[in-house]
Amino acid sequence: MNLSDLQLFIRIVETGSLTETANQLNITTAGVSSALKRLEKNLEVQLFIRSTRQLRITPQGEQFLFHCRQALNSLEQGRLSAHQTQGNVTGKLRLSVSSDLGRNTLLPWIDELLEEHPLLSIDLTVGDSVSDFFLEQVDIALRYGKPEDSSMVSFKIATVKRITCAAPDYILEHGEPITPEQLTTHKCLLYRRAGRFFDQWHYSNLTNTYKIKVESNRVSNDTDIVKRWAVAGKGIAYRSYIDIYSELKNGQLVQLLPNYESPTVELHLICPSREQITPAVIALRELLRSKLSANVFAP
Amino acid sequence: MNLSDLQLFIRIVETGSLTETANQLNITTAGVSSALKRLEKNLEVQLFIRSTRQLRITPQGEQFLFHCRQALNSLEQGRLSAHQTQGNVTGKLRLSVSSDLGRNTLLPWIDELLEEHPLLSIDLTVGDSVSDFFLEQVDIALRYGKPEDSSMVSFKIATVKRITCAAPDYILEHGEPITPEQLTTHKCLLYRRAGRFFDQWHYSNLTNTYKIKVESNRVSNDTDIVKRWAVAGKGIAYRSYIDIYSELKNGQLVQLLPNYESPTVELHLICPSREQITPAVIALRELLRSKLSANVFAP
DNA sequence: TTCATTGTTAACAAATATTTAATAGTGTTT
DNA sequence: AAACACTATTAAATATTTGTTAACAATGAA
Repeated sequence: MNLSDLQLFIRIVETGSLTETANQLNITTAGVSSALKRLEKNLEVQLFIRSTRQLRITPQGEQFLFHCRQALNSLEQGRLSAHQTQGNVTGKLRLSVSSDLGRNTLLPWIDELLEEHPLLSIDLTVGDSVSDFFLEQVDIALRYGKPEDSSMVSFKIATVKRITCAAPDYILEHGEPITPEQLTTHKCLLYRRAGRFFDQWHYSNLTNTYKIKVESNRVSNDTDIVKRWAVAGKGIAYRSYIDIYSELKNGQLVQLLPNYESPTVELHLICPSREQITPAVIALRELLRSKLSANVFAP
Repeated sequence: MNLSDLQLFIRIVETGSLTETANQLNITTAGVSSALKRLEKNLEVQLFIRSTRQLRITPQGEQFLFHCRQALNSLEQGRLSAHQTQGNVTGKLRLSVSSDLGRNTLLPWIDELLEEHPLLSIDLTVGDSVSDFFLEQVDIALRYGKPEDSSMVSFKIATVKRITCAAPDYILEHGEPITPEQLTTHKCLLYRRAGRFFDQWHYSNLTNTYKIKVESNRVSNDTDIVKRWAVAGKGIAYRSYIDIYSELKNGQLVQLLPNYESPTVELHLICPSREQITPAVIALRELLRSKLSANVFAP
């Protein structure tokens, strides 16, 4: 099947005449006739009832017309959006990220992005509340987990592990838990979002899976605060690897239960709609992907 | 641009390799390569970043991919629905029509339809309430006016005039109104739908337009009953031409105010969704159109 | 009936796509 | 580090598709 035949078909419907269509497209009537025949043969459907003096569309043709127009529309949209994507990275990018990711990991990367694209400006909303995304005027959000709302477009950036960790001082004072069950006797640092406490910590090794409900005397809805508590030796935290990467590296935090795996989470870049995927969004996505696929954050 | 190139593009994305794509489609790698180049040149967009050993899609390509898939989908849908439309007219057609149209004009036409298509059966819901359409299990409805709900698919069947009419006996007894204003002193027969009284009758001639609020001692929500009252000489009715065509012809009713035009109404065949446009629906639509374009009902 | 116009058909010319075969590049392996 | 194996590209040759020309058939209007 041929695209130009489809455009021709639509023209024929619009003009209601093969000759007129031929004139408009600067081809011969014979060409139009054979192209139409070709299309009909391919579809195995008669699109028009023709006499030598008039042309009228069949119900089948009418039916096809609708989808045909739709298809050509999509294609035009595709052409435009592909073009737009390769356009210049300019304007203001309003980005929402969780507090920890935003304040620490992301900041240097954003510097890089702005250096590379001098015409781009950033408006960064830092916060863990999901509602930010709807309430604040934001173009994209970087969040753990897929969006529940299927109307949104999301790009998977990376798959990251969760790490159980604490400050060396804390371990010296309270001892190191060797099995997940021992966590219940420790002070754990909890994150809360939308009123929900994340106090179920999951583990598995070759033989078993564990779902531990931990106890806590410190809870916050700010991931950065949870990390600061951990660094200050206030208890044990259960965070994604990206968030505590540098602290693990410089020794402020150490990993606990290294023989147990915790479920991974996916980091997603979420866009309210396909129209808002601007060149700037793509640039950010590519930057994040390159940074996070550099294997630094996937131990 | 070429459709097969689009399918090829999608294949390349899926396989992630030109060679593998070539194998699957039984063409040479060189062919795939040049086809891809052709597409990229046409779009003026680079779809893949290629090295001699690997292939990865560009953000632009990714962007285009979405719309490309969508377009090919539409086209496949078009092919299917065109095919389906030319299929056999079978099954049960559940049709809802206004009471008058259903009881009189439509009945012989439906006989014709069933005769022509022996495998078709009809389930006819007669009633003037719009809610029938939603409450009853109905495939299509024949109604005056366009549907407000834009999610529905509607086919315009005909444009019909409204006629003011009465029985000859009534005119003998009460006199014939010569101007629209004189209607206010007559007994008018009203139609009511969804609690709304249709007591505003509209007229125009070369110089003026008139909007007359008529008085009535007989109101019904059934259009057929309104017509029966008119035939029985109980008052003046304001109906669409189709509804009273036969009574005008055989003299049971006569047209009043022939020098004044009343606004036309469009008769629509309404379908809840595009999926329900079956061959039977198309057959009915074509029948109605042929019957109503026979100029019998557009004086 | 005649006439002008419209769509069709067949042979042909032009444009386009595909293959063949040779070439160059890159990630992997030894 | 060098050879290898596989991948994509390119150019010329070939095959296919598409459009043109020209003669023809059909139909609605005068």
